[in-house]
Amino acid sequence: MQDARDPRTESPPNRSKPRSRRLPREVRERQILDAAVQVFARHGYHEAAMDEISEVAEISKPMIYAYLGSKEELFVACIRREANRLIESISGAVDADLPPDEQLWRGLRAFFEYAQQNRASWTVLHRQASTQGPPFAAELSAWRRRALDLVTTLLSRADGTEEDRQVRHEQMQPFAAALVGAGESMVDWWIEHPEHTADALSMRLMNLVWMGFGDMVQGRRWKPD
Amino acid sequence: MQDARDPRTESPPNRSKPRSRRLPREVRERQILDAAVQVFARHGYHEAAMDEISEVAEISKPMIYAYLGSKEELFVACIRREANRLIESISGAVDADLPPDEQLWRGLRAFFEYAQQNRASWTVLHRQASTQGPPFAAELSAWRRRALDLVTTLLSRADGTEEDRQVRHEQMQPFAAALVGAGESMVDWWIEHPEHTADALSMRLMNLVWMGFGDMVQGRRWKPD
DNA sequence: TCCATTACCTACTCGCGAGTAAGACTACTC
DNA sequence: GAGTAGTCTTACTCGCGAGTAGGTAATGGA
Repeated sequence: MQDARDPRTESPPNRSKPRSRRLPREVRERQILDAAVQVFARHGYHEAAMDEISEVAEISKPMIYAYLGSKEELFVACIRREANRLIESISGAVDADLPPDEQLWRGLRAFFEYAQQNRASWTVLHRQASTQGPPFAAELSAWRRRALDLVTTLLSRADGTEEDRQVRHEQMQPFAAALVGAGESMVDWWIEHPEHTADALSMRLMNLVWMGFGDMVQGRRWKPD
Repeated sequence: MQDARDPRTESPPNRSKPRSRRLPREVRERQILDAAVQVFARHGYHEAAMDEISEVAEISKPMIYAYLGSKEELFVACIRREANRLIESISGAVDADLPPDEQLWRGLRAFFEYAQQNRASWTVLHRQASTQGPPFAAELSAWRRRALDLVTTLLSRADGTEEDRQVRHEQMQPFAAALVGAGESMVDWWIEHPEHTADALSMRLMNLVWMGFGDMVQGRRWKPD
């Protein structure tokens, strides 16, 4: 079944693809990861087709397998890279010498700004990653733990005394979880109300949480009945 | 290719399946939906195989298609049913004549209790449903809007005057989103720390949110610098 | 200039799972 | 007990998408 693809007989046809050719591996890997994050964010893990990723990355499918391995490994690589970027953004914005409320304020602002400027990245971390099964659970709980730890540490710096910091660190966990979740939901809400700024959002969350938090630290409690 | 399933020659073999047979449609539909919620919660929409659902429901696959339609329609039916159950649980626990803090307290407790007692249902609503594309977006945003509205209304009852309720209702939205998200995240945290009770969780969230909320209503604000 | 290496591609295979065809069994009604 | 309406099953088809076989072309060193 001799086909017509013999270079001598039909070589010069589609000069239509000036696809940048022969780039070093590093660059290609970045392109692939960028594309994968976009596509995973749009469709979720299972709906995302490797063919689409290869199109967006402007490279052919086997290259993806050669460089990043299976679809699963590719997804894990995405999560890992984006989680690092986000956590670095936040912890880079927080200066441990500042007063605690200022720290929290800056952390929140960095978070909202990241979510705004890296929508796809945030979607993958928030919506897509947490949905999938065991293969990604490890990666996910690792990143979630890091995020929670960042916030918990931040919160437990909020009040003076030093010695029982470890205990307080424990007690802070549910509050940290609540704060993180509140931020995540506000981002969802933000997407439908983009007229607000990152500053305004952070301010609102500070007002809601920090004030109540301050009350608690001072021993004021709400009780039923 | 005469096979061996001629009733006259090989009829009485596997009496091993006392699968309840010939039940009314209503009952079957409930079984199917129950099974589907379980399986969707475990694997997510795309990983869930209709074959597995049919096994769990103890019925054959074509029946699912006959009664509930395509996989997509089945998923929508699950979301709709479970969303109704949850919202009814919450609004059933809230009595509009109670003081606002008591209302919020009861609503939160009802929410945490529902999440605890209907883990699969909650997982489908929280994790799986929000992940998928356009087909479910309508259903999802409808249920999310209802939930947000419930909370927003509850919050905007918190402060006295009547006339500007509509305006306040608007302004409350991001706070309601934050509160809902905080609750969702606390449930996630709860799953890994099941030694706590629904009461304790609700109390913590009340303390965090209600106190700060009270401060805000009274005009106290947090400001940077 | 020839060889080795690495980047890169087209065109496949192959399994899995959504959806269906075709009919069997049961329980009513008259 | 014959007809009919609704329940229920086995055993398929068929497309989609993950992963691959096998080859081409550019680069760099001898």
